[in-house]
Amino acid sequence: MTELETIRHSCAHVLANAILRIWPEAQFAAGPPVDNGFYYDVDLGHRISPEDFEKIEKEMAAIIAEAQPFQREVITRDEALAMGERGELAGLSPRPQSSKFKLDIITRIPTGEEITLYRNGAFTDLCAGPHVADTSGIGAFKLTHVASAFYQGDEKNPQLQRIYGTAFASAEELEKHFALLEEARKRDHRKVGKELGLFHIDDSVGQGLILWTPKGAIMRQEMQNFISRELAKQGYSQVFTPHIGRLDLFRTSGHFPYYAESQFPPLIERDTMEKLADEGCSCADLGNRVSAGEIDGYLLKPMNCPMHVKIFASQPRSYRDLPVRLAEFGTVYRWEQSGELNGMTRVRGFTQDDAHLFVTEEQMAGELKGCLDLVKTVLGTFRMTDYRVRISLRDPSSDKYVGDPANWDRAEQACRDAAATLGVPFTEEEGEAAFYGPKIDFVVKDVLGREWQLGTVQVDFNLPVRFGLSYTGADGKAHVPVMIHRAPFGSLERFTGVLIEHFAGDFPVWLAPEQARILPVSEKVADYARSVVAEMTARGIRATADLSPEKLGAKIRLAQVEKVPYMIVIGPKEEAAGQLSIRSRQRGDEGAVAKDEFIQRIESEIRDRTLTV
RNA sequence: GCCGGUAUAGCUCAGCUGGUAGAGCACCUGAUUUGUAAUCAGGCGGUCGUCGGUUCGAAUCCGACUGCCGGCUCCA
Repeated sequence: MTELETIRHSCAHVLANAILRIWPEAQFAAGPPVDNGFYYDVDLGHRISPEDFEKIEKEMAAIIAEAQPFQREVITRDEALAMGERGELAGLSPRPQSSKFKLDIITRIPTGEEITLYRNGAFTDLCAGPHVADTSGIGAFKLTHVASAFYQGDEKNPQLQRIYGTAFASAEELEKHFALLEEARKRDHRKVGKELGLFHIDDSVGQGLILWTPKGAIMRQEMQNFISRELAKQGYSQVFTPHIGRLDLFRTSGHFPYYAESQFPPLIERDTMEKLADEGCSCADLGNRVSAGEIDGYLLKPMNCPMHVKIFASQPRSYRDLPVRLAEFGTVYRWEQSGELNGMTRVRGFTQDDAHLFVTEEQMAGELKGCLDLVKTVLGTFRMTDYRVRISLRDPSSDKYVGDPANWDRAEQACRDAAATLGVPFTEEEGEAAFYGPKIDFVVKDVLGREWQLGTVQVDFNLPVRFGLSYTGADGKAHVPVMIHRAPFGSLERFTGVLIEHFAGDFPVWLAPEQARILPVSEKVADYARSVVAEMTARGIRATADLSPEKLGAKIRLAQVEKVPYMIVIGPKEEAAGQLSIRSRQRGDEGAVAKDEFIQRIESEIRDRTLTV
């Protein structure tokens, strides 16, 4: 535990202590430190609400002021159980009710492991520690919110109230933390996306379904163009496939019905439905017969892979054709739980910048590296440099994985080797691989400190076998190709959401929906303004003119708020000299330059995808 | 899906203990012709999320539903 985590965990004890002073019957489960603070799970008849925080914090402050020393005590399992029965664990004294969660926790401690208590003042808790020397070691704290959580994280267990708080060594650090949270709130993609008119979610269209408005659509198109160009450089072929496919296709791939609960329900043909209705087939019956494969229908595709597999299989392949790299901006639909939906980052319909590579085993290592390079290039272009790489490997002791163990070893080693060439830290996590192969994920940190899994590269031994794919080798025999799935953005929706927060809506010129706005100081130069817009538009620059009767100050303010990267002030002086007065949104007034000089400059910034500082 | 919170004009929000709605911005109109972050005046705009209940009377109290927010669970 780090020093900060020790402070926070100690603060969790103080929280429990304070709650007991107010509600002596409270039962506590676990109170660990977490990323931005700590929590303690409590079972209590009274519903704790933020209005109670002041009262609780007052008790906590009193406990901290008392500088109660934390005392560690090793006890036997029997002693621990006896104390739990008397309700003394996470209590201030013996109580009529036993410490039920603590008793359960004791049963989970492996035999032979030391059982320890920590006491401060009247409060005793079953705890492995460590803690600060005394409660005054908690410099500054604040309760933040209350939520509910299942005991042990299991849906079948009772729900507890989870009280969240945070603590720091000093008040200054606490303030800094809240200032950062405030900044994060300002950048929230749901707020900024609405303000800038980038996307819209409409209840009558459906939860988790994104409507890309004209401005957002420009950004998406720019991102697609960017990726398309990178794909062309790396020898990919782009394809288009439909949004639905026959159930049998997804039965073969294994997606249906294995993942049925996270898919939109199947579409059954009208004739079939009518026939079944005549037979008096019930809904439950229908569901069963669809699952059993007796009835065919169509499925909104939850993945693009089977479609790409069919393109690969549509003609005979020789080893000379490999690798075959098929790319598509493919829209997929998944039934995410309603409580999981969140703006653009967690949705029910999304477009992956997907591709599938069909390669020989010898090509796998090189192709994996190529995929990682692509992801790295993409993230670098957006200066998203705060990321880590996670390699998910199989659990060698489990038999749930498909494919030859020797192939797995090779694939896992290829993942490691490829990741090592990136020059960023990577972790290996055993047992996290998909059943069909190992994968490499890029986990990017956003301004809130939340981690987002964006880019992903996965090796797949399974689908080629399920679909009976083959190519003719140099030996004239049929061989099974290896598939690589990869998506540098993950999904355009999620990536856009993260980008909005990353740039706080202040996008680089190449991505900005409106790149330049001409601000005439009066109507006298309206014609000049129109001609500048026409010239820039003709050269592929997204420019508009603000011809409203507002004063210049108001026009500038509006353009600043709407995050237009360049404001171009023109008046009689500029018109006479054929100049433009440039105001950068980020750098302010830059003075007058020749019209063509500015146009060339903005053109090169767009072409080079320059990131404004 | 579960727990809690929440829903008032296009947006941000006010409306105390029940007496049929208000501000700023946006929008429209007019005046102003403006030089680097808000010109002035007037106007339009809401069956207070939906349905039901309590009441002489509901934005306000109660219930259900829906959306959203914070978590939990989940993310092939």
